[in-house]
Order: sequence, then structure tokens, then C-alpha cells
Amino acid sequence: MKLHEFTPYRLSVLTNQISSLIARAYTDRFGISIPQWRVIAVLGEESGITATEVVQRTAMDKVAVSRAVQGLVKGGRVRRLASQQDGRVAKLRLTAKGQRIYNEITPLALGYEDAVLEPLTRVERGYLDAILRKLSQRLDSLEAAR
Amino acid sequence: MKLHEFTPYRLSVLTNQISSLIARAYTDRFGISIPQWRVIAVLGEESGITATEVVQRTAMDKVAVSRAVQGLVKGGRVRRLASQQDGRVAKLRLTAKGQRIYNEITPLALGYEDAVLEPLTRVERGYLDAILRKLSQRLDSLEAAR
DNA sequence: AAATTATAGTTTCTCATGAAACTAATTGCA
DNA sequence: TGCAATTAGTTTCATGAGAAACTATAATTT
Repeated sequence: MKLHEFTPYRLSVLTNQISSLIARAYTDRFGISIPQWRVIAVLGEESGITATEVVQRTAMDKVAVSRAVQGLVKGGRVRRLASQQDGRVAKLRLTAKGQRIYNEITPLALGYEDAVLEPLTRVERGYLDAILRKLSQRLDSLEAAR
Repeated sequence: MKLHEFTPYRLSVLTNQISSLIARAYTDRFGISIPQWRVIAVLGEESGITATEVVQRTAMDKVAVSRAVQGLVKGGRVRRLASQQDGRVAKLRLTAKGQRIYNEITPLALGYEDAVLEPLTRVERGYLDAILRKLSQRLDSLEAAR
């Protein structure tokens, strides 16, 4: 049993390295956390969705979404709009300020992705995509089976 | 910008899924955390090393190692031996109980690895290994450059 | 040898996170 | 209709993690 050959361990170390690299950039330049960035990203893709829909699209915990949205609302980056039909839910939209962050942060994020993937060949990138797709599906079914 | 196509995001979600699957198994069956398991794993590979050497071999934070070791000592799984030559350091060894956990947990861990990687072909596994190797190196150099 | 600097490891403080409990509103059903 | 069961979202509570400060020892400099 060699820890450094154990795939879950290798994945974990690598992912933490990538996440903290990117998290630092987000907090330094925009003062937002990764959960907040994820919320902005999905609202930038699709506006007017509810917190529950954000949960479904991001695999985030609902508590995490709740807190991220709270912070974004406080910072004037997201607006909450009470739904007419259902008193429990609120539709979420980026404010102009939120939209501006989305516009600025997107190329930054893609730049980091490029920087990280830089050493991979085109073929390796294709495999990476296929592998991630298969493993995600696999984990979903392992979780479902639990 | 599609979040679900963003590689760092995909890696992060996948890794968290794998980690919590495995963490649950460790805590349920052995009452140890992932940091504690990592310490056990390196001590199982190489006995008598110091906490600092554990830090170097695991990419863990030294605070995390300190706490993990504390818990393991308290649980009678690890023994601390003051060094003769250097009053600051302690050599760490698995106790018989710790060794037993190592022996039992290793096949369990490898079983999880197999279960997770099951949908990948032999070729994909080879690529995964190469990709992880390259990306880890890449992240090390991105961190060094910071 | 005394004073400075470096190293091993721990403690403290602050913040993030997830599970469970909770509130408020809605839906389903007797 | 009215009561039970769901659902959306928040709050509380218990952990866990990292940064910085701290203690004790060792190495280096003068």
C-alpha cells in the first residue's frame, strides 16, 4: 500500500492544490469565495432560478448555497425576488455589479483552467474529459446504491 | 462559461464524492478520520519517521499531522518515541493495534479504489496515471512560482 | 560562550462546513 | 375542510482546517 500511488489520495491532493490556487485569485481580486463564485456562475448561465435549482446544478449543499447567496445579497451582487406563486421560494438574479463580476471572472477562470491543463496533450485532454465523465457517473451510482 | 464543463469544478465535485465515500467507511468501521488514515498509511510503509517527515510524505499541513497523531496516540494506535539525538523530535510507530488497523484498512482502501475505477478501461487507467502525474507536477510549479 | 537564528511541534484564534433541527409555506389526502 | 406530510430555505451546533503566534530545543554566528 503506497499512499502516493493511491488514486483517491492523488486526486485529493491535486484537487486541493487547484482549488486553493483559484480560491486565492477569487478572494484577492473580487472578494468572493468559491461557493459564491459557483452561484454567480450558474446565475450567469441561467438567471431567475431558485436556490434549490442552484443546489441541483452545482452539487453544492443547500446550507452552502444559502450562505453563499446571503453573502452575495449583502454585497449587492445578487437580488432576491419573492415568487408570486410560491411564498417559500425566491428567484435569484445577478445585479449589474454581479453581472460585471461574472463577465470579469469568467476569462480569469478559463485562464486558470488553461494554465493548469497546459502540460497535457490534446489526446490526454480528451481522455481526461472521458475519464471525468465516467467517474462522475460511477460515483453517482455508488452513492445511489449506498 | 458552463460550470459543469469547467475542469476544476468537475474535479472538485468528483474528489469530494470519492473522499466522503471513503471517509464514511473509515469512520464507520475503524473510527478514524482521513488525516489519521494518511498518517497510519505512511507509518505502515515506513516506521519510525518523525511528524515532519509525515508532513513531507503526505502534503498535509503540520497542524493537521499534529492533531491526527494526537488522536492516534490517544486511541493507542501510534506510539511516540522521544529521539535521543534531538530533543525536539519524536519518532512515530504504529502500535500492534495500529498495525492491525493498517493491515485491515489497506485492502478496504484498495477495494474502494477498484470500485471507483471500475468503469475505466486499461488504456484509460494508464492515461489517468499519466495525467495525474503531469498535473501534480504542474501544480507544484505553479505554486512555486507564486 | 553568548546571542541570534532556525527548526519541531503545539496551541490559539478565526472561519468554513455539514448534519440536524427548525420555520414557514404548500401540497396531498381522509 | 382540515390535518398530515413535503418542500424551501435558515439557524444552530459540533467539527475540522489553516494562519499565526508560541514553546522548546538545536544550530549558527560572532
